Amino acid sequence: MSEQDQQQTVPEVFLKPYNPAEHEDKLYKLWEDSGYFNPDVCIEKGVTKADAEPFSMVLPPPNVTGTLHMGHAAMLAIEDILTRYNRMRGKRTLWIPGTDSAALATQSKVEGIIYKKEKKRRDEIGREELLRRIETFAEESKETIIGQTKKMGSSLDWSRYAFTMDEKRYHAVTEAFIRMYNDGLIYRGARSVNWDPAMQTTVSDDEVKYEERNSPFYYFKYGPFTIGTVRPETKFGDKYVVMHPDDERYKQYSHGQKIEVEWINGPITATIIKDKAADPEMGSGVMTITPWHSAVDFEIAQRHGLEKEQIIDERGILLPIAGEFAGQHIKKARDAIVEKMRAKGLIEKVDENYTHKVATNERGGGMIEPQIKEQWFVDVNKEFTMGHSEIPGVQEGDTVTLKLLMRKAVENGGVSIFPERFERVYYNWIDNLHDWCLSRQIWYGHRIPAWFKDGEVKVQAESPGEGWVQDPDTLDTWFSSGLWTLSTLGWPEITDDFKTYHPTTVLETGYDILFFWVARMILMSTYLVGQVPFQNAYLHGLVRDEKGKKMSKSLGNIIDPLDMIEKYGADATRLSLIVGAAPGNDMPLSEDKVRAYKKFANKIWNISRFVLSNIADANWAIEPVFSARDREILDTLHSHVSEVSADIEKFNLYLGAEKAYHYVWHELADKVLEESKEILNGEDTQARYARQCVLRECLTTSLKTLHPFMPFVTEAIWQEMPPHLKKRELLMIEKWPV
RNA sequence: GCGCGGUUAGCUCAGUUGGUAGAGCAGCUCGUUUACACCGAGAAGGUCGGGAGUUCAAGUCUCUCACCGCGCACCA
Repeated sequence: MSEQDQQQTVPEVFLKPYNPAEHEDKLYKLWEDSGYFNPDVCIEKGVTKADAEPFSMVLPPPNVTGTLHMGHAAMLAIEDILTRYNRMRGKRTLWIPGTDSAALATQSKVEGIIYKKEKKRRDEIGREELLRRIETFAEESKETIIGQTKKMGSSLDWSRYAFTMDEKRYHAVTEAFIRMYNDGLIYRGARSVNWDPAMQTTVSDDEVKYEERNSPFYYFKYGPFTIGTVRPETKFGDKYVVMHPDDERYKQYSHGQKIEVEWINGPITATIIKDKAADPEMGSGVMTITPWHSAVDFEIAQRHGLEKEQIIDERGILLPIAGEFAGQHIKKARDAIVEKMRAKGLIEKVDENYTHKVATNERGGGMIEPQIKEQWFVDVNKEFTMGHSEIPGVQEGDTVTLKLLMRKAVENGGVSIFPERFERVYYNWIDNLHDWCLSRQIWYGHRIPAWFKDGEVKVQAESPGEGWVQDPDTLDTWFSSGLWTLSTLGWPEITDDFKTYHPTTVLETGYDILFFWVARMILMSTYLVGQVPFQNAYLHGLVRDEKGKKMSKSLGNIIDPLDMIEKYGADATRLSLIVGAAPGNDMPLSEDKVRAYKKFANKIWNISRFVLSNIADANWAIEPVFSARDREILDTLHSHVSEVSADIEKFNLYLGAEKAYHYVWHELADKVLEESKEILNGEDTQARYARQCVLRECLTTSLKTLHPFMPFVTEAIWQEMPPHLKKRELLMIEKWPV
C-alpha cells in the first residue's frame, strides 16, 4: 500500500498532533446533547438496563464565592472517573451537580467587596439590599463554576442540578429543623458560643481556627494567690477563685469560703471554688474565672451555679463593669489596664515569651471572643428512641443519641471510609463533640423557622399569625449541606430518585471537610431517614505545588486549572491530578507533570493513527488464525484491563491510571506496534490479518480503558473511527471491556 | 497531652497480599528507519532516615530512636 493510499484510509484530522482545544468543547456538547449524563435517558435508549445496579454520587457543591481551583479540579477528575467507569459497566449511574451558598463565607466576601468599593458596612446597606447584592454575586459565581466544571469533562446530570438555597432545598431544611425540634434534638439556650466581633455572628467550633501567637503572660496578685493571664482586659468581674480540691498548698481554704482581695478597680469579695478543672501543675494551681468569655469557665460556673457577668460587648467594647475603662475597645484597653495594675503593685511578674493559641474565624472573620448568647443548638447527647433503621447495628426502638448514630454508622460498616485511617480521626472527633451551635447572625442563608411573640416560641414553617416575628437569624450553612444526599434526591418527598439512589454509593471529598460535612451528613441521614447517606467515603488530599507547599495567592504558586486546560488539555490536567495521588495523601502538582500527560494524549492519538491506517484494508468477516505471540499480546491486554478495573473498584485510581499509562506507552506502543511493523509489511497474509485483528482489539480496548481517565482524546478518536469498528456511536456509553 | 502521616534517583513523588527498586521533570550517549522529535534505542543515577528484630527473603511486618508535617484537645 502506498503512502498516499494509507492517508486516504485515515481521517485527515490524524495527520496533525492532537490539539485538545480543537475538540474538547465540541465533545462536551456532543455528550451533553446526547442526554446520557442522565441515567433515565440511558434506560430509555436501551443503553442501561432498567433494573441495573445503581451507582450514585453527589458532587460536593462548590461554594459560590468565586472560581474553581486545582482542588476542585482534582475532585472533578476523581469523581468523573468513577462515574464514567460505572456508567460503562452498565450501572444506572447518577452524579448530581450543585453549588453551595456557603452563607458565612459568601456574605463575608461580598461585604468585603462592598466595603472596599463604597466604604459602606452591612447596617448602612440594609438587609434587603445586601441580600440582593449577594444573590447577584452568587448567580455570577454559579455560572462561572458550572462553565469550569464542564471544561473538566465532568459527566454530571445537569437536569438534576441543585443549589443549597433553592426552593426544594429550603423545604428539606425546614422539615429537618422542625422534626429535630419536635424530637427535642434542637433546643434554644444561653450557652457559651464562639462570637466573631468582626462578622458580628457566632461560628461553630469547627470553624474556629487556632493561630499561634506570642503574647505577654501576666502574673497578678489576687489576694493571697497568684493568678496568670494573657487577657487582663477580661478580668474585671473575676470573683471566683478556683483550685483543685486535692491541692495540698491550699487545703486551709474551703469551698465556698469568702475572702476580700484588692483588685483592678478596688476591693472585691472573692469566693473559693474547689474544682478538678484547676490543674495543680499549672502555674500556681489557682485561677480566677470569666464565665461569660470562656467556654471552659462557663462549664465550671454551670457546675457550681455561679453568677456570670458580661465584661465585653458584641463589638469588643468594655462594659460599665470595667469602671474607668468602660467604653474602650479591648485592644486599646489592655496596656492601660496593665499599667494600672503595675501602679497598684499587683503585678508579680510578666513572661514576655509566652506562646498560646488565639481563636480566629476561619471563614474570613476576625478574632473570636467567647460570649454567652441565646442560640439554637443541636443536642448531640440527648437520648431518643430510634425510628425506622437500616443502619447496621441499630434497631428500631433502640435508645440512641446522635453521637451514637454517627459512631455506629461507621463502626458497623454502614459507611466505609477510605483511607481507613480516617475512621480513627472520625471517632476522635465524635468523642470530643459538643452541641452544635446552629444559628448565625448573618443575613445570607436559610432563615430559622422559629417565631417569637411575648416571650413565646413556635417552630414551624409559616407564621403562626398576627404579631409573631420570625427569628432574624439564619442557619449554619452546614445544616443545609448536611442534608445534601437527601435533599438532592427529593427528600422530604420519597421520590423515585430517593428510592433508587439513596443511600448513595460514594461520597468523594477532601479530608479537610470530614467533620464539617461528612460527619454531618451521617448525622442528618441516620436520624432523618434511618439510612447512611453513602456507603463509601473516599477522602482525597490537598493539591500542593511541586515543592509540597500549599497553593496560595501570597506565595504566588497557584496553578489555575483553566490555564492548564487551555495549554495542555483537560485530559492532561485530569491525569496529572490522578497519577501519584494516593487517597488521603496530599498531591504535588507541577506544570511539567501536566505537560508530560499532554504528550501522552498525543501518543494515544498517534497510536490510533498507526493502527487505523494499518487495519483499514482488513476484511473482518474472516476468522483469524492467531499465532502464539498474538495470543500472548491479547492475554497481556486482558490481564491489564482486569488490573485496571480492580484498581478502580478499590478506589485506587492512582494505580489504575499509572498502569493504563504504562501499558499503552511502554507495552502497546513500544513493543506491540514496533514488532507488528514487520508482520504488517510482510507477505504472510494470514499472519498479517491475525495481527490486524489483534491491533484492532488492542486499540478499542485501550480506548475504553483510558476513557474514564482521559475522556476527551479517547472520544475524539472514537468519533473518527469507521462505524463498522465500534458498537456504539459514543465511547462514553460503550461497554467496559471484561 | 492524645492521635495520624511522612523520611525511596539531582528535584517532586509512586511502590496494593513481604519475592531481583519505579514515574514525571532535569542530565548523558546514539538515532530525522513513513504512527508519533509532543519520538525511539541505550546508559547512568538509590547503604529505600538511623538501629534492632521476625523471615529462606523486608522499601514492604514488629519494636525503637531521630527529624519534618498535620489533626484534635488543653492553653489560668
